[in-house]
Order: sequence, then structure tokens, then C-alpha cells
Amino acid sequence: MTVRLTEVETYSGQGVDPGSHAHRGRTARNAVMFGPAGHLYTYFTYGMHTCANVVCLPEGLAAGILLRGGEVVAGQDLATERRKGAPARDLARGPARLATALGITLADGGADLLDPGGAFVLEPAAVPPGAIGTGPRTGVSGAGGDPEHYPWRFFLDGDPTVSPYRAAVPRIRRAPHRR
DNA sequence: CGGACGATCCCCT
DNA sequence: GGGGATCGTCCGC
Repeated sequence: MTVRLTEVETYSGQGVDPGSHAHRGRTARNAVMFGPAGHLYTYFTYGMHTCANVVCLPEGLAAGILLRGGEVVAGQDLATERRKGAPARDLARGPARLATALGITLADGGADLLDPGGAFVLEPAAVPPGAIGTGPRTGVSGAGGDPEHYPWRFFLDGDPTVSPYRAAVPRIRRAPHRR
């Protein structure tokens, strides 16, 4: 199963990026981001979704690239099964969808994406000059969502598998579930 | 087609 | 104790 990445967002740690999980320093959850580059950083969010990042920068420095969208270019049957029959365009359109399509779970965190024999392998691809658009990061609350300072979303301009931009929505407290 | 909203749980505080 | 780098469904237009 192969996905051609069409959309990513970058997150820096080191206390300079309030949108990063590593902003407040190393914890058990984000420890992988402080490790060597090229490894997989996974996190669980919104009670049901797993998202995947590629770790950047040398050991000790935390940064990651969130894989936000892609086009399934091989193994469409398996991806469709994992995504419970979603239309082809939506198989990996969105970070949680992309992780689901690839079969990435929390337990895969730390995997070496540069190991050719690994379960998940990252490969470079050529991109035409000028094809990459930029914009504010999606769904990031607080100062980290400020496009003036953090225009760190990168995508193939006009590609249909780029996820729609959504601004962060302040979460309202929900009443406890009752029955 | 698009806005609103509920689901659901790991991890930091 | 509660927020969160989301998604699918529902409903109105």
C-alpha cells in the first residue's frame, strides 16, 4: 500500500512553537520527537484518532512533520477496507484518515521510516517547481494557529487529496453522558 | 453542499 | 479533571 503525500504541517519544539506537542518539553508522550530524525511519532487525539508525524532534527531537538493528506497510489483495495469503503479521494485525505489507510496505530510510534525493511518506509519524490502552496496550520488553537507567525502548512496546490482548511474551534464543555 | 455537533480516551496538570 | 494537530453524520438550504 503506497501513499503519495500531498499535504503536511511542520511543528517545532524547543519552546518556540506553542502549537507543538513538544512545546513544554519532553514527556512520555512526545519522547520520540526528541529522538533521531526519520522515525515515526504517533499520537492519539479526540478520543478516537491516531495521527502520524515524521521526526526531524538530530537527537535532543524536537520537531516533527504531521502527515495531513495523501493520494493512495497503490494497494487501493486494502486502503478501502481499512477506511470502511470511503471514496478513493477520501482514503487518506486528513491526518487520521491517512494513518488509518496506512494501518498506523499508536503502537507503531518510534518505527524507523528510513529502514528499507521496516513496516513503513518513507521515500523522497520529485515535486515540480512552484507546485507547493503554504498556509496556516489546521485546527491549531492559540498562538500556534496564527498564520502570521506559523504559516507552516505545505501542500500541492490544487490537489484534490489536500484536506480542507479548518480554523481551530474553541471546545465547549459538554454535559456528561447520561442514559 | 456546508455548517453544527457528538463521539471518546490518552496524557499532562 | 479536562483539553485536544479529527471525523462522520445529521440536518437545513
